[in-house]
Amino acid sequence: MTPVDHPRTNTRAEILKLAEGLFQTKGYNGFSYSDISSVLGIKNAAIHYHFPSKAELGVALIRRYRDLLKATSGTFMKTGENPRAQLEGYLLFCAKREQTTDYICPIAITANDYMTLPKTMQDEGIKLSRETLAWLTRILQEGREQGVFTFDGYPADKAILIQGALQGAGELCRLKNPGAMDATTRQIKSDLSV
Amino acid sequence: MTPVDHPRTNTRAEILKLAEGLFQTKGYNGFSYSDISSVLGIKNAAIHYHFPSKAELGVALIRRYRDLLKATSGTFMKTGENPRAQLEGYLLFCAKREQTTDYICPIAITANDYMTLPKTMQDEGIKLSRETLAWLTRILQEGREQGVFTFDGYPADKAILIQGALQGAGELCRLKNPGAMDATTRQIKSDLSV
DNA sequence: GTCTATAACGTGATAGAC
DNA sequence: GTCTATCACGTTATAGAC
Repeated sequence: MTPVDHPRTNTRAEILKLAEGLFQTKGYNGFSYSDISSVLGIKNAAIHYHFPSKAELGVALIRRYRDLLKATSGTFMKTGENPRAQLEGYLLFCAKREQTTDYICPIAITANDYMTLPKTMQDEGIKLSRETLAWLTRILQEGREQGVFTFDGYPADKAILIQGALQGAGELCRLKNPGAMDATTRQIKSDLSV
Repeated sequence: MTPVDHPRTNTRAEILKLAEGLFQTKGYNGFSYSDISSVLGIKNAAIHYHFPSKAELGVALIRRYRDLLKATSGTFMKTGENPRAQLEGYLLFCAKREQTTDYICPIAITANDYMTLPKTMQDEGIKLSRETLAWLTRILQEGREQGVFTFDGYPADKAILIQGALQGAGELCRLKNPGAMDATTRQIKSDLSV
């Protein structure tokens, strides 16, 4: 990786990258501009040039994750693919994220901090959760119609259960249940007779 | 309820009650001593007499919830009772909490804030999650042995899935999925053939 | 266009008044 | 024993230097 370069060139991207890690490990109220500027070797307030307010940085972070999910679903979570492969792709995506970075799902982060967030971030978090649930619901419905998943009840309910469980699993991992994510993905698949 | 009384008598209890709501809605980093003192009509620093540091207040808050769960399991979640009644008791406990207060599960709160918490609070959160998972695992195992629950795999995995899903459901409710908690409890029961 | 010096405020915590 | 005045620090944000 390139260290600090003079004159600085891609400061904005470096800020976003650092902030992403801070946001997903410590939450919106758990990090400050200083945490970023000190690492980058610039002054605290230089960040305000690229992101005039912390709220704008926060919105960019959630949108970044939305884009990542969208890009990811363009590959192994591709529409029209086998629903089973798509679901497994998402489960693997979540598990890998958790295992390699100890990051928590941005949906969970946003929800937990919700009451203290600026409205622009709240709305971005709502969009993220709706998109994810809509995608999951569709996969589950199609999968059941095609006979690759087995479950009772509404696909929308099952989607909420699965998405919530994935969020919760990341949280339980934090609390020294290191196998929580594996346990959850295993049980999700078992409960779908996959 | 009694308003502010002079001379103040049960300040400590009032602090705890207020802090509980603040903690479970805004997280550990989302509230300050001022949020409490202003409501109680005392000075910010008066709280430091009852709770010398915010960390001690935080530990008291998690312990308080642990005690609540313990007391609750002494009634409708009683050991030796029908596992089905016990599980339904816990599901109802979670649903009611969410619906009446919009509080998020302290396990989720603690996990999300984990990286920024003092060690004493981290350890308290770990105990809380372990107790809860141990209880759930036992209920599920006994219930399956007695033939009231139907599921494949390890009871410990199923416990993690259910607990995580309940945490996640509270979070999804925050993000304007108002039916998430009902959907989750419905699907949990359906997936246990209850 | 990019960043630094500085401000204005809120935080958790201490020392000491009653 | 209970609480108030005050502190030292970290926060986000602005004004203006280069």
